[in-house]
Amino acid sequence: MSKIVDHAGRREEIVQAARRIILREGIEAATIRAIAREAGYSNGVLTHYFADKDDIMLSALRSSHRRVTDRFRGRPAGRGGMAALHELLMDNLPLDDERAGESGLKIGFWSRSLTSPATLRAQRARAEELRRLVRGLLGAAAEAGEIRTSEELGDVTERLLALVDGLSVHRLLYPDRLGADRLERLLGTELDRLRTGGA
Amino acid sequence: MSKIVDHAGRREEIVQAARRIILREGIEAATIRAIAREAGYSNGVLTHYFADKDDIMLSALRSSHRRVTDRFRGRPAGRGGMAALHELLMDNLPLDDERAGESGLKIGFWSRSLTSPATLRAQRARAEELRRLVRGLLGAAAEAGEIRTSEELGDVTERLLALVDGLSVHRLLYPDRLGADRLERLLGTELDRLRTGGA
Amino acid sequence: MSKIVDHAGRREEIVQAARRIILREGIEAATIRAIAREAGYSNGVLTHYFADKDDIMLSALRSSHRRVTDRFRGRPAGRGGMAALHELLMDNLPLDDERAGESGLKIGFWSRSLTSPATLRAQRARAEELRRLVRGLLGAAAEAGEIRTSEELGDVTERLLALVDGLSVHRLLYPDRLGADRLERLLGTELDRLRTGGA
Amino acid sequence: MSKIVDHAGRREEIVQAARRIILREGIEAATIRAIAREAGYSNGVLTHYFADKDDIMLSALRSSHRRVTDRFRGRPAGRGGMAALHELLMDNLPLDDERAGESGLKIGFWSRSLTSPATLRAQRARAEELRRLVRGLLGAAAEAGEIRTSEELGDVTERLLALVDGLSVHRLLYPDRLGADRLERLLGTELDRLRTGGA
DNA sequence: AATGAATGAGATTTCATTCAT
DNA sequence: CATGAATGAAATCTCATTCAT
Repeated sequence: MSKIVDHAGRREEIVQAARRIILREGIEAATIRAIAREAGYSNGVLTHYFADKDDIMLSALRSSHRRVTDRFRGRPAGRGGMAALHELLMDNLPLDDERAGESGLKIGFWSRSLTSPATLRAQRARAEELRRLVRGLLGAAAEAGEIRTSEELGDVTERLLALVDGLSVHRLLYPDRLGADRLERLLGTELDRLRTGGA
Repeated sequence: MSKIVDHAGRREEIVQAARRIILREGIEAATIRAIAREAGYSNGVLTHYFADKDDIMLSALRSSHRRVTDRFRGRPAGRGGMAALHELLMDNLPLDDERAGESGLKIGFWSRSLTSPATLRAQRARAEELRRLVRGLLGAAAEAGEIRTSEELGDVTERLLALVDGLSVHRLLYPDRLGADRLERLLGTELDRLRTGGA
Repeated sequence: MSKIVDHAGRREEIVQAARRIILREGIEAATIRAIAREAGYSNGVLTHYFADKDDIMLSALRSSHRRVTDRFRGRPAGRGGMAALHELLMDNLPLDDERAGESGLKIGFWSRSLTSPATLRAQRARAEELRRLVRGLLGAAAEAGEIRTSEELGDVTERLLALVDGLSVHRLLYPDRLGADRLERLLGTELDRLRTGGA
Repeated sequence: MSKIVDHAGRREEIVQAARRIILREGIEAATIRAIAREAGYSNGVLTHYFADKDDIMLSALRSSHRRVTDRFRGRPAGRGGMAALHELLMDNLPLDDERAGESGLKIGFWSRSLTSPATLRAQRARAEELRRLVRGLLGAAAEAGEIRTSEELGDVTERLLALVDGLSVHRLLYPDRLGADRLERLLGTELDRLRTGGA
C-alpha cells in the first residue's frame, strides 16, 4: 500500500533540508549524510525517495526555482507592468541574507550545469520561464506606454536578466564594493532608463 | 649538476594541465591525480612544484587573470578611452571557444570563492584590477567628452562589469538564446548609451 | 528495525584489534588499514565507531589503563597497605607475556605523548590516578606503622613509580639481563627497605 | 679517488642534523628531506653516505650514546667512585632543556627498539656499556668503603639505571609533578642510602 | 660527488551507495 | 518503510627511494 501523499511530503522535507544546508554551508557541504541528519532521518531513507544524490540536488534546484516564482505569483496583481517588473527583479537580487543564500545556491549550480547535462536542463527550463515572465511584463509596460525604448524588447530582457545575475555574483564576491543600497540603486537606474527612453 | 629542468616552465605546464581539465570537465573534476595524469606525470610531482592543491588551483586562477590582462596590455595604445573600453569588455565576453573556456573557468572559481577564503582573495585582487582599468578608461572618456552621463562613473563601472559577467554566464548556459552576435550587440548598445547620454 | 549490532561491542572489537597490532608490530604499524584488516572489516567501518585515528589510539590507551585498574580493583580488599601496594606494583611489572604486552604498548604511547597533546592528556590522567592510589596505600601503611621512613611519602611515591616504569622498559629491552625473578626481587627489596626504615 | 676524511665528516654532519631535528621536533618529524634541509644539502646526498633512512637513525642513536659517554669520560678523573657515579647519573637525567631533548630522543628509540632488531642491538650495546660503567664505579666505591650495602652490587646497578630512566620519562611526561630540583633530590636520596647502608 | 626531479606506495579521511534486519 | 552497518573507491598529502644529469 503506497502512501502517495506521505511520499511527496517526505521528498519535500528532504529537499528543504538539502536547501538549508546549501544556503548555510555551501553546495559542497551538502553530503547525503548531512542532508539526512538535517532532515532528521538516517542515511538510508534517501534510497526510498530519491534515485541518487543527483536526484536530490536537482530537486533542490527546482525547488529554488519554484520558490522564486511562487513569491512573485503571490504578489498582489493588477499593478502596472513596470512596478511588477521592478518587484520581480529586485526580488532576485541578494538584498538580504536569505536571498544571498539563494544566490549562492544559484551560483553553485551554474558551475555544476557546465558539466552536468541534467542540471543544465533544469537550469534552462527555469531560466526560460523567468525570461518569459520578464518579457511579458516589458510587453505589458510597452503597451501601457510606461516605457519608451527603441531597443527590441527581447534584447532588453536579456540585458536585464544578465545584469541581475551579474550584480548577484558581484554582491556575493565583493560585498564591500556593493552594498544592498547600491545594488538597488544600480538596478533602479537601469529601469528608470527604460521609462525615460534612455535607450 | 642536476637534471636540467625549467622549474617555472614545469609549473606552468602543470597549471595548464589543470586549466585544461577545468575547462573540459569542470572544476570538481580537477583532482590532483587527474591534473598529474593530464600533465603526463605521476601524482607525486606536484609536491615539487606546488605546496598543495590550493596552490595549483590559485595558480590556475591567476594564470587566467594574467592571460586576460596580457591580452589587453598587448593592444595598440593611444586610442580613445571608449574604443579601448569597448575592446576590453568585448574581450571579456565568451565570443569564441577560447574565451568561452576562460569564462567557464571563471564561473567555476566563483563557486569555489564562496567557501574558500584564499580563492576569494585572489578573485578580489583581480576584480579590483579590472575595475580600476574600466573606471580609468571611463574617466578618460569623460574628460575627452566622449561620453555624457549624469550617472556617477563608479556606478557605471559596476553596471558594465556586472553586465559582462552576467552575459558571460548566460551565454554559456543558454547558447541558443545568446549567440556571439547578440552578445556583441547587447554590450555594444549599452556602450552606445553612454556616448549619447542615455543615462 | 536496523541491523542488530552492539555498537559499544564493535568499538571494543576494533580497539582490541588495534591493541593486538601495537603489541605485535609496534605503534607505528597500527595504521587504520591494518587495524581494520585485523578486526576483519573494511577501511570505512572506522567512520561509524570512531571520529578519527586519534580516537582509536586514545581508546586503546584508555583500554589499557582500564585493564590495569580493573585488575587491581578486582583483588580482595581488607589487607594491609603494604601488601596491597606490593600487589599493585608487581602487577604493573611485565612479569608475564600479557603484562609484557601491556608494557610494550605503554612505552609506545610514551613516545607518542611527547608530540601529541591529546595523548599526553590521557596519559597524565591515568598516571595521576595511579599516583594517588600508591600514595594512598603508602599513607595507610604509615598510619598502620607498617613502614618507617624519614622521607616524604610523596617522594617515595615518585621513586616507586619511576622504578616500576624504568624496570619495565629495561625488562623489555634487555630480557637477558632482567628475568622475571630478578625484577620481582629488585622491586621487593625496594619495598622491604620501606618496612625496615632503610631510607 | 675517495676522500675518506670528508666522507666520515659528511656523515657526522648529517647525523648531527638528524639529532637536532629529533631533539627539536620529535622523532617523527625527522624525515629524510627535513634532515637534508637541516644539514644544508639536498635529498639525494643521503644516498652517498647512508644505506637508507634506518642507517641514519641508528647512527643518530649511536651518536647520542657516544655523547653521553664522552661527556663522562671528559670529566676530571681521580675522584671517588661515589662522586663520579653521582655525576654520571645526574648527567643522564633531563635536568635542562638539552638533556630533556636527549631523553626525548632516547624514549623515541625505545619504542622503535621494540620492533626493530637493528635498533634494539644498538640500544643494547650502549646499555651494556653504561651498565658496566656504573657497576665499575659501584665496585670502586665499595672497595674504598664509601658504601655499605648488603645488596648485590649488580642489583644495585640495575635499580639505579631503572630509576634514572623511569625518572627521565616521568619528568618529560609530568613536568609539573617533577621539577628539576625534585628529580635531583630523588636521585640524590637514593645514592645517599647507599652510603649509609640503607639497603 | 651532488642535485633535485620523479616515482609510487601508503596513510588518513570522506562519501555515495548497498543491503541485512 | 526505515535504520544504520558496511563497503570500497577516491581524494589529498607525505615520504623513502631511485636515477639522469
